[in-house]
Parts: sequence; C-alpha cells; structure tokens
Amino acid sequence: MRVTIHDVARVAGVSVASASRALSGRRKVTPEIAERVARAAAELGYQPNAVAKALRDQTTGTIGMIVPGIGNPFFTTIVEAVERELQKTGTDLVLCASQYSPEVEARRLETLLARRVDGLIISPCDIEASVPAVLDAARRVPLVQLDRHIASAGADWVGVDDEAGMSQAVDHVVAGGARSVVFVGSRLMNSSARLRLGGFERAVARSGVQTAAPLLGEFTLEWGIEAGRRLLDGGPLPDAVVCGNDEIAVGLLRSLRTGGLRFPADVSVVGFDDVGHATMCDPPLTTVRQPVEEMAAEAVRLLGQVKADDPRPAQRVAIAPSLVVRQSSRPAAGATPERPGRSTGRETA
Amino acid sequence: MRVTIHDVARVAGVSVASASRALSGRRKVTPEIAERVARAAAELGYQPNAVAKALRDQTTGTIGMIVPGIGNPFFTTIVEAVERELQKTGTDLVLCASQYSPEVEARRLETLLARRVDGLIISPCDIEASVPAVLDAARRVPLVQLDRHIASAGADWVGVDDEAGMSQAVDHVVAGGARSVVFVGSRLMNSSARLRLGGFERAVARSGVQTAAPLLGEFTLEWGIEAGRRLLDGGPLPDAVVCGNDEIAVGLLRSLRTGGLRFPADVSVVGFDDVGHATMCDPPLTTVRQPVEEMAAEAVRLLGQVKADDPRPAQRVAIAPSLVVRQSSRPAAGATPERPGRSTGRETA
DNA sequence: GAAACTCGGGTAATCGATTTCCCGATCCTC
DNA sequence: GAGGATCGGGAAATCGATTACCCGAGTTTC
Repeated sequence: MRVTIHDVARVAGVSVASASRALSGRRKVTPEIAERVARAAAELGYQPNAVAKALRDQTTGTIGMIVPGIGNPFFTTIVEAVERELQKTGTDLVLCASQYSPEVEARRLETLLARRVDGLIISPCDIEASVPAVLDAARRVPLVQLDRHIASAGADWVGVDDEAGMSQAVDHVVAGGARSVVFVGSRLMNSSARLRLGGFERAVARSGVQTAAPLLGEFTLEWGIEAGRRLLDGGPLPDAVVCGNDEIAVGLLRSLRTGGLRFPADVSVVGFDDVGHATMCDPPLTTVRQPVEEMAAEAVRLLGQVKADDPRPAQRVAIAPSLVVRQSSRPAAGATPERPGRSTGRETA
Repeated sequence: MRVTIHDVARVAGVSVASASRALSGRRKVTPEIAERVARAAAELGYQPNAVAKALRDQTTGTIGMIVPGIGNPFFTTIVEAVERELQKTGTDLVLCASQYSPEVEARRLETLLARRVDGLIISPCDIEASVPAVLDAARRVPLVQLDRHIASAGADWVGVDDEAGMSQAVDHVVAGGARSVVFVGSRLMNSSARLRLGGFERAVARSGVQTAAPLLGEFTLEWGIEAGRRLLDGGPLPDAVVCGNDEIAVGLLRSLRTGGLRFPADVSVVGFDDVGHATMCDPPLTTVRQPVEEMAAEAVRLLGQVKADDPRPAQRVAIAPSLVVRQSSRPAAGATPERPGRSTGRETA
C-alpha cells in the first residue's frame, strides 16, 4: 500500500490537517510541526496522490491534445511546441493520436473528457466528420483548435493564414518567371487541404498564369513521389509546382530528379510548413514557414481564457506565415532572398 | 457543474447504488430500474468521472510512456506500436518526452507516478544518469524498459539484439567484397549507441577487415551529413559504412552523393532501424530492421506480468533483428537479397 | 480587567463512483 | 407451512487530499 498523508500525520504525531498545511504551506504551522512533518514525509517517501487531489480540487492540471498522427513531422513539431508552452504554467500534456480516423478521434475525446482534462487542444482530422464530437467537447470543456479546424463555427481556432501563404508561394514562382503552375496537395477532407487549394487557385487567377487540374492525394512523402511520376508521365511539365506541405514537396523533388530534372532550372518546387527536413533535402526547399512556436503559444494563451460553453463569440486567430526562399525555386530576377517577416492577423468570426 | 451519478439516481428515482449497478451491470437490477436509469443517464448526458473511479478502484487504467523525443521517427513508430497494443486491453497511454535530458526524464517520472499510472514503459535517455530515477520508479510501479536501457540491472527490458544486428550488417558488407568498414554512430551516452558500436567492433575483429576510428555524434540526419563530409575530407574512403541508425545513414548518403560518390559502386552504406524513410531515400537503404511491433507487444505483455518491486529476477528480452537488403549496399556475388526472418532470443539476467 | 481578536490545531465534510453490509420480500424445499 | 436460500434495493464506508468550521490559548485594546 502506498504511503498517504495519514501515514505522514501519524508518524509526525499531528493531525492530517496539520500535515497537509505543513506540506502545502497554504496556512501557517509552527516551525516545530513543519519540521516534524517534513521529516516524516521524507522518511516515508511520501508522494501526494494526484488522483485524490484532482477529485477534491475539481481540476487535474492536465491538458489533452489530439492530433491526427505523430508520424507527420509537422504534428510532432507542434506537439513539442505546445508541450514547452504548457510546461511554463506547470500543466501536463496528455497526447493522443486520432490516426486520421474520426471514430478514433471521438473515442479519444470521450476518454480525455472522462479523465477530466482542464482543456483540449485539437487538430480535427476531418473537416466534416469531426464536427459533432468537437462541438460536443467544446460545450463541456475549454477547447481550442490548432492548425486544422472543423467546418462549423462554435470553437476557437489558431492556425496559419493559408490563403496568405499560398499567395506568397504563387507570387514567388511567378516573379521567378513561371508561366504555368500546378498544385499538388491532399484530398479535401481537412481544412488545411481545402484552404491551401483555395488560396492557390485564387492566387493563380489573380496573377493570370496557367494552371492544370490539381493533383490531390495525401500529405505524405509517398504521395509526393507518386505525384512526381504522374507529372513526368502526363504531358508537358509546368514551370513550377506548389505543394500542400513539405512531405509532398520532398517526395516530388525526389521523383522529378530521378526523372532527370534539375532544380530550379527545369522546374521550381515550393513546399509548406518548413518543419523537419526542408533544410536537409537536396536541393534545400523553398517553403512557406508556419510560425509553430507562436501558434502554440497563442493556442495555450487562448485556452486559458476560454470557458466551456462560453457565449463569447468564437475567436479565429490566423497567424501570417512567411516564405523562406531556398534553392528549389527560381528567385525573381535580381531579387534577394526574403527574410522571415512576422505579423499577426486577427479576426472574430 | 458536471452531472454525477447522484443526479442520475435522483432523476431515475432510485438510490445511487442502484444507479451504479444498473450502469455497470456488475449486479443485477430489475429491468424497470435498468430502464429508468439508462433513460436518466442518456437524458442528462451522464459521463462517469474517471478521476473518482480511479481513486476508488486504486487503478487508473493508464500506462505512462517516456521516450527521449518524438522528433525521432524510430520513437514515434514504437510509440504508435505500443499505443495499438495497449488499445487491445483498453488501457490509455500517457506519453511524455524527456527531451534527451535526465533531469526532465526524472521530473516526468515523478508526475506520472503521482498520477498513479498502472505501469511504465520507458526508453531511458542516458545509460548512467537515468539509473536512479528508473530504479526508484521500478520499485514503485511495474516498469519495462523498451529499446534503450540503463546500465544497472533491476528492471526488465525489451529490445533488439544489437550485437546480432551489427553482426549481420558487417557480414553483409564483407560478403559484398568490402575490405575496410567504418562505423558512424552516436556518442556513447545510451545503451543503443554502446551496444551497436561494441557489436560492430567485435564483428569487424572476427571477420578480419580493416576499420578506422568510429565517427560518433548524434542519432540525427544532421550528424549523418556532417559525418559524410568528414569522410570525404579525410583521406581514403572505406569500402563500406555501417551506421548507428537510419537517420545517420540517410544523411550520410546525401553528403556522400553530393561529393560525387555512387552507391553501391563506390561505397556501401547500411543503416539500422528500418523505420521512416529507409525505403524512400535514394538509393533505398539496406538496413537492420527492428521488429517494432513484436517489441511493443512483448513490452506490454511483460508489463502485465511485472509487479512493482518484484523479487523475481529481471527479464531481458532481446528480439533478433533481420537485415533488409536494398540498393545502398553491394550484395554478395550471386547472392539473392535476404528476406526478413524472425527469431526471438530470451535470457534471464 | 474584560471584550475582542489573532493564531494555529483538530474534526469532519467534501469531491464521485463503487461496494460492503444489511434488510425486507419472494421463492424453494421438505 | 415453516425455515432457509435467493434476490435486489438502500445506507453508508471507502479511496486520499484539502479545507470549512470550531475551539482553546494567548494577545491586544480601551
């Protein structure tokens, strides 16, 4: 049997109330009692039971986080950032992976709620199918969506301004001389996929360059490789390819290079995220950087403000990304590589 | 205020005992009461408080897992495997990252113990510095080390047979005609680093080929790239390079290729782990596959048997890895690529 | 010098779910 | 038909930490 505060009190020869007060310091005790309790606790190796404390205090000191999968470097990066941020406030993170399945996601939400986490940070895997579970959870506990979000309003969100990011990517390749641009992304089952394709299409329409039907698969290296093969097999190549994330872009670089193409001479490739291996691939990848640290900090900050089922209007915080120009794309003639700039857009939906 | 079983009982017009029994089904109630309770629970949206249940039952239905970092694809793979395995038994996983720091690791252990996890799976970040915290935790709760382990005995371990893996890797490149082999690995702060270097050295000594001083850095892509540069800069190249993990190997391939080398014509490269991008890199990587699913299953199985502070001798389960031959290494003349074989070594330490 | 106040210790309620114990009612069994 | 067994409901204890409340002793104040 584990040692409880009763044991400490007994050994110290005081009441449990005094033992508790001596240990927590939340009310004064005489130096002598403090001393006896401290000695007894040390001697017995007493460690407070966080379960009992959570029940009594009605708070667990715990935040739940659900991401689609931890195999994707973008999500591991953002998880690490959130963990660092929470550490500052002394709250623990309970991490779950939904495995890209709305059913698993709903189950994870249930168990996190049953375990009475003090708040939830979630990147919903499906823009439609995740709606009921996310809204239900938001009604019961403070909840902030991070990165991905559901179609419905009613829950706060922090993420990147996909529209602005795509705009920068397209403008960059157009400035580099591209007359035709193709988008390679993910099927439109999540908000990132939709917003990035939408942003791409609007940017392309605005700048008047040619484009073909987008290639939509998954946010994976494998899909990038496959998409590269399809581009090689199907007719004339575009001058530039803008990708939905870096995984796809790295895969694409690989299969296009295997096909004999050189970057950026034959084709420019731009990614999205700037996490993981974007700097390490060959050639280093021009990409739209998500300000992950800021997003994590903002999500945690917002979570502290949110009350469950708050009538306050849902906040949507879109942080501006920045284009990082490396060697996979042709820069504008005479242009100097851009430096990461920062600005924050904020709106209320 | 959240709805409790008292609310359900009140609405159903029965005692809390009956409500509890109706909901859990652990003792019979009349169909009428079962019906009334079920209706009341559904109507109120009752969800049992897992914190209260944990306090009463003295079990949380939770396993804690600590890995050095989730940025490393090997650890994310093994975490996913453990999560899948635990799901079968209905237990939840609480994941923590020690960030490769023994201090953070010790803190994480403390909070997991305070939260009364039912067991711990840990990959200790440092073979020496992690000893006290791990032994202390093992005294208080069932604990199994997975992959990495501490220098001291006294806690169970499940992992791969590094010695056998290195042996296969060295024998393979020697059979392919290599007369000189170099090891590129990690500094010797964890058990994997030590055992793999040790296995490499013994295998090299046995087969009588030449070797130079090993290059030791970190288990990262960056270090692989850097090590490749050092090989290019420093004197004659070896016929083969055996790496401590796949990250290093992929980085090495990249910088050696940038240096104009071709694989496996100029040099053979072998990795270790076979997770993540080993199949996706160029050329696909010959590597020693860790049977991650089996390791996870074995760890969970063992955890179920372990009692805290059990006088039973600590088990050490070393699962045999298998060499997966791809295109980064020269196969033995006339040899057909090996197929993943499986066998399990088991010993008691 | 007495009333009021402060200080600090102990008792017991509290958080929510489960389960032991008890008790009345019904059902067998001989 | 009486005694025992079975069934199922309710009251209350339990898990462990915290804290509201009470109370006695000592201190202050007019």
